[in-house]
Amino acid sequence: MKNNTNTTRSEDKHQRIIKAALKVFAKKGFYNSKVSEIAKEAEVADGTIYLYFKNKDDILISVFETEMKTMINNMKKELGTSQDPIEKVRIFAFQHLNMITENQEWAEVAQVELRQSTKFMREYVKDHYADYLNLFAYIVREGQEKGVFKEDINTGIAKRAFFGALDEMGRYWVLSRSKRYSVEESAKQISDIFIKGVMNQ
Amino acid sequence: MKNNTNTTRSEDKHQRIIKAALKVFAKKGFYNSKVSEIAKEAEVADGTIYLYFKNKDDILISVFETEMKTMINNMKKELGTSQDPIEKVRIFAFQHLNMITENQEWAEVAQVELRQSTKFMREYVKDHYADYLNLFAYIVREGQEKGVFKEDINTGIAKRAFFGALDEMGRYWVLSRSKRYSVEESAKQISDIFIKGVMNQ
Amino acid sequence: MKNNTNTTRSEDKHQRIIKAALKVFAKKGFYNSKVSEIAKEAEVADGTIYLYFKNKDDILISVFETEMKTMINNMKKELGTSQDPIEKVRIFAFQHLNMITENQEWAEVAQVELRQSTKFMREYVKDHYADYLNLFAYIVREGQEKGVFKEDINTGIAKRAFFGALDEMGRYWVLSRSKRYSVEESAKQISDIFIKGVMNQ
Amino acid sequence: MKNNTNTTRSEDKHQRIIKAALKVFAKKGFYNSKVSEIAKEAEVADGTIYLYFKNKDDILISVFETEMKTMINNMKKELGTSQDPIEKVRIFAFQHLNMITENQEWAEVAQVELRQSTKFMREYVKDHYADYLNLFAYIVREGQEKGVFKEDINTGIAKRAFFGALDEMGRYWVLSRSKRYSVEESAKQISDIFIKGVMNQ
DNA sequence: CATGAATGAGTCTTCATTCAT
DNA sequence: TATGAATGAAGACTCATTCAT
Repeated sequence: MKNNTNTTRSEDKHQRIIKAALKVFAKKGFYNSKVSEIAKEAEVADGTIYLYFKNKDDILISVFETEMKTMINNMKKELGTSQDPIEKVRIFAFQHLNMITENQEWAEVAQVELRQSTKFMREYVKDHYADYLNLFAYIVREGQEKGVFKEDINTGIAKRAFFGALDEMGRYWVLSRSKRYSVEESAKQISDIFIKGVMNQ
Repeated sequence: MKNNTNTTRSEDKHQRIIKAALKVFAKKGFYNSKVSEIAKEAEVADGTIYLYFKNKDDILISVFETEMKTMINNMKKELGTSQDPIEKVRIFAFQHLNMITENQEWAEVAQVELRQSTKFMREYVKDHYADYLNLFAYIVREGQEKGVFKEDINTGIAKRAFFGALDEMGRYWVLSRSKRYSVEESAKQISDIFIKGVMNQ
Repeated sequence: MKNNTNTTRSEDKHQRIIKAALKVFAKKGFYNSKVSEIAKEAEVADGTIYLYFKNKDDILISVFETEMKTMINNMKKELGTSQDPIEKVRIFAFQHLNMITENQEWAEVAQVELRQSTKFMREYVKDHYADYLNLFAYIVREGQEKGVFKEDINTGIAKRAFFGALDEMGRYWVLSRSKRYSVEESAKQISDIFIKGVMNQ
Repeated sequence: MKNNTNTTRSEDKHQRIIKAALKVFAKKGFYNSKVSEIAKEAEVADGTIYLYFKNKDDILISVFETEMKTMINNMKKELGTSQDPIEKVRIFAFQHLNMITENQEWAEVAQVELRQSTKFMREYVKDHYADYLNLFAYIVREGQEKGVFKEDINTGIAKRAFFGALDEMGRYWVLSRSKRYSVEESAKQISDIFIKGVMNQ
């Protein structure tokens, strides 16, 4: 009766396929991944994929939405631990970079695959990214309201700039497979520059 | 004399194909572009492509190298107009964003296609990007040497952060096709934050 | 008592599937019909189909045999109402054309699907069609014996010719979905021509 | 310079594929024929098929149109040899049955495949068949105008009846692979019945 | 150098059939 | 008997690349 783990077969497979797809996409890239590879990785038959997903694109979309939700929820939770805008900036930076290094597969896919998506994919990507970026926009606005951040900072630009700064570090780690610059140091430098850059005085 | 136009026929076609490829890649994406489409756009026969390029990947590499060289040269020229590190930061920001909006096709390809490149492509991309990023690293180091920028700024992180901040704006314009936030304003905001963020005092 | 309705559950389902299959085949054609569609139409599970039929071909065969038996029985009953060969020719014509227009679904399948049957299907089709055609051959022979039809009429040819003449009208109705030429008029014209054509003098 | 035979490569292949398709369709049926089988039979690569035909359906349509045109032209030529409606009826019967036995492959396809065609195929089939059937309708009308055939014969019904009568014989030969009833005898019986059936007096 | 017809390997997707429950 | 999730074989079609002219 402890049916907490009573996920149906279906949910199991759905998750298994998404997980397998993430792995395969990260390794080979979307266009070079075969559906049959994903099936093999998920230990299901090729046809089974199509019981859970409309087509190959749909798998990518699902991977994206699943991971993006986790990302947003985790970030919200972390940001909830502080009331200080300055502290929140540091948390955002660390959390984002940390996520990238801890979930290399997703980072790889997010950095690489989602950006070359076809037109209709863009819609999915855009909206979820917007949600994520706005978590940071709120911090900036909050800082402005509290009078710690300069009024003339445009949040629309600032959120993209800060996110871009972090993300480029992630891209560096992902693409070069380098381990130079620790998460801690990178997060500190970037948030320090930003905070000093936007603070009143 | 008149040697300006003394490019051989071959060079003509080579360029024509690269130009056509840039256009097609920008519109459809690398994997959804057909070699025959590029050939048509370049007004050559399909087979002719293979007299100038080893394969489809090779076309993308050539497009990349051609555009990247132009990008680097233009940036160098612009940066040469000033001696002041602070001014140079502003120039870099404006020049990069301006390039993105003025060469939409290339921006589209750079933002999107190059990042989903296969393993061997990464090498090409990495090296050229490094050259470009280092143009900015020099500025930071120069600023530190002149004592205007803080010593504890890590140039390896700073160059990526600044470039990433700019590039994310470009990605926004490319992906969302939005025209919000002018080049001037975006460049000013981002360089202002950065400059204030890294300056001594 | 009340044994009329004493069909077992099984027989119910068997019939339900055949009926559903007829409907689906008529609408989509055999090769474009999915077993799952038939199951849905019959309101049974996909797997249930295979408790009653060996495979998809077997369903078509069953549909065919079921309908063909009905067709033959009905025709026999109608022909039994007369002793006159000439009258029987008219009855056959009217009854056949009437059946086609009243059982459009079956007509569609009979006209179209059964003729593209695979080798082994042909056997089933051939034998049952032979039974049906022979109902007409009897009429002709009877007419010859009674001296009203010419002796030199080859019944093997005549039965096919007459049936073909009628059937082509049916095909026209089915394929063109036209309503031109009423059943009555068509039956009259075709039987008139045939009767005059085969009568002594 | 005797370039009569100077058909281009293309025309050669186009014809070769059609011929091969006719053979394969006749043997296996449309749905059981693989494009690769047709390619093999035509001695071209699979992909080559798609240089000449949009898809598998398109091959069937082309086969149909090619053969149907030949059929109509041949029939016209034969009918042109006589001025007598009665004689023309006999010619039509003989020519049609003869065609069926001489071009078994086409007969097989025409009898079987074309009738199970999908909706859009029906259009093609209907129009060409109409042309063919009308060749016979003209004969009947001509007979009526000359006063040899009864005025009250409906040509719309008569043409279908006569064609259907002949075609059913063809179907018999095709489906049963029987050789009973010669072309001559069948043609004679069927046209005799019809002529006697529709003649004035 | 240039052409473009021909190639054929490669992959997504469908769907009849099975089988554990 | 009944279910329907799972299977996996099969095939139409695409498109990068070649090569005879």
